[in-house]
Amino acid sequence: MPVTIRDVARQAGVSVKTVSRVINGDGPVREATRQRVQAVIEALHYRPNAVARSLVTRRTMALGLLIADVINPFFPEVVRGVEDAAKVAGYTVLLGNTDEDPVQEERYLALMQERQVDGLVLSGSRAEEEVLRQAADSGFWMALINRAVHHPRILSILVDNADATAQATSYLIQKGHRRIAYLLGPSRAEAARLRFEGYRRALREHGIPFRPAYVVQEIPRIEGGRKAMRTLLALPSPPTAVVAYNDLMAIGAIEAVQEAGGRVPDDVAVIGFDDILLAAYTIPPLTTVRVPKYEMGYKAAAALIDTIKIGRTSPRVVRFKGKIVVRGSA
Amino acid sequence: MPVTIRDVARQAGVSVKTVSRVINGDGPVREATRQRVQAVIEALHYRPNAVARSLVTRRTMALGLLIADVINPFFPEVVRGVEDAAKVAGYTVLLGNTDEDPVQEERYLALMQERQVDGLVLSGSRAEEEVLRQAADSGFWMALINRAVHHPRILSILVDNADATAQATSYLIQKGHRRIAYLLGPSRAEAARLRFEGYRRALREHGIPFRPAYVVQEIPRIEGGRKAMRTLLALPSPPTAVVAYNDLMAIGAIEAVQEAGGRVPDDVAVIGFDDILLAAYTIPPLTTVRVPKYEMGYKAAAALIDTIKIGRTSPRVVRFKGKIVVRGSA
DNA sequence: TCGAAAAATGACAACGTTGTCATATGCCGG
DNA sequence: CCGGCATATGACAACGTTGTCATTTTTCGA
Repeated sequence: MPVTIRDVARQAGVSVKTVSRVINGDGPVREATRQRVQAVIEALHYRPNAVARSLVTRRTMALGLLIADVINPFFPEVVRGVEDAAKVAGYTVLLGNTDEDPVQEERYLALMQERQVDGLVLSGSRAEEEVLRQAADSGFWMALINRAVHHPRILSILVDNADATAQATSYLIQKGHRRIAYLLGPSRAEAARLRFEGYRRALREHGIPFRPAYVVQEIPRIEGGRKAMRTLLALPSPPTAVVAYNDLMAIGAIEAVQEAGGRVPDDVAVIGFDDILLAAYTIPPLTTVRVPKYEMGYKAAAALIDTIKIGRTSPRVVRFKGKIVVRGSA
Repeated sequence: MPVTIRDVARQAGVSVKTVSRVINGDGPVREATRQRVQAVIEALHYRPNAVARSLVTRRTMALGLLIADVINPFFPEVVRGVEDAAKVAGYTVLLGNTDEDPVQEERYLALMQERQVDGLVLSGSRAEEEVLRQAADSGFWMALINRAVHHPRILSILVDNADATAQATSYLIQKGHRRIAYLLGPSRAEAARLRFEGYRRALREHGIPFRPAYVVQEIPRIEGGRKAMRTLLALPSPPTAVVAYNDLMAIGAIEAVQEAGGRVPDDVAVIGFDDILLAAYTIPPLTTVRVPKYEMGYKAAAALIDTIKIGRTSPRVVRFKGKIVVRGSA
């Protein structure tokens, strides 16, 4: 029922191959022929079938994009960056939410392979390194956002998690804080590990002893931050400042302080990470580390597409810088 | 280079058709054969090529999802709802951002048709009705969120925009407000028209004269709301309350009032629409109309998939109810 | 005006899978 | 141990496009 290239060919009195040439603008075609074919294409409202095309060219012009959860305010900007870069290069994006669940991530990875996407962007990846490596070995091109895996077919887009967190921590120390706690993120996340390292490094560099009781791990959401902060406030000598894995936890922490009758930043200073939209609107507005989310998404997709084109990763790691945004919470 | 069904067949000593039967679990296969084939599939890490499959079955098991902009906090929940419903039914989602631009929307519409998606969900659609109708005529199944188009292949998922806005307006009137302004959204959006109607209806029902000067149209973002509110504040007799097309404009309005040295809700009460995440965290927290965004996305995709399956829309319109969430701004 | 080279066009196979239909195999009752 | 029937399997075409290579047509110089 739908119009095929064959219909166009018949109607225009040429071979299908000639129609193909007109559509793709390759191979020589006499101008008169081209116009005749073009006219038929428009008359019949013919649209080439991308599925058939992909089967023979072995390219789908599609990118997979796996993120933890679109509703998490960190990801929409990443998604948009990926989408924009993809669009510029003529690629389409297949989206999947993995909920930071390695099982779901693996399932999607397999799905994307079946669907023959030309490359895959992962943000918030929690799969075993071995799984990613295996997919890459089987010929899959990947770009990881905020995760590093060394492999000839894997590209990493990173922020300086450790440095930025160290700076944030140092900022608090310079403000006179000595009892500084850390709200730890998901241990599976490489970014969580690195940020925590930055926190410890800053303490060490300023000669402040590390106190394990000042580190609380929770889910990286508002509720998690609230819960973690309650734990900290119950300590015999509670912290006067808190560095959080991300903004959501930081916001939860602020809420917990205020619930307990304390004031931010007077009683407890709070500093977040990511600079999500919400961060500018809390009470007080959140001091945080701005991460170039859109840019990272854009770069991930753009670099991935280049990589696919030339057939090798180059460069293999792209680093972005986080930047402290001082607002009211610290 | 990649493993095909042929490789599996050869290795297992059966025909490709038998392998196909094993994979899809259709047609009779002797248990012994099934196990042998299954073993080879696993040994070779064979993954069926979805592109080839789609070509012959004429179904891609993919849904297109066109939204205005993922970064706009209204859409992530919709996206997640669509994704979840799609996943349950074995569908994959192709995402596109249209930026409320009819040209981009049409371009994506064509792209999605080329890619042979089985159906399309549109949220924030701004294309000419004729364009949508034409796509539907050519056999395309669609679900529109917050837009109604009467066509046998088009499904509409709506909120009671007019009623909910009328309620919100009435709420302000009951609070004693008489000078109530309206921040109008994009005139291309059907939702904008309906909400505005609700505002006017409420005024009418309470015998409050409609004043054109109290209606300001701007882009539906924070900046737009700020700008619109500034205009209103410059009026000789500025409003004491404002109903906004959406939360972003409402937040902008709050900012403008505060910038001008006024207080919300004492000097100007503000009420929004959508209940985005941000709404709960502004100062003061925003009173607004909660729209079941996730549910609407889920329902859109689920109903669309049902529709595709049975080959006809049933029902053709699904209505959701908005609900006033009273917080601090009104 | 002719021949050779260049340009334009077309026939056919291939991409990897499933649908259709024919054939082979296994099973069961007598 | 055989016929008949159900079950299991396979051969081949088809999906709609592009790649390869052969063939036809045009162009142009001598």
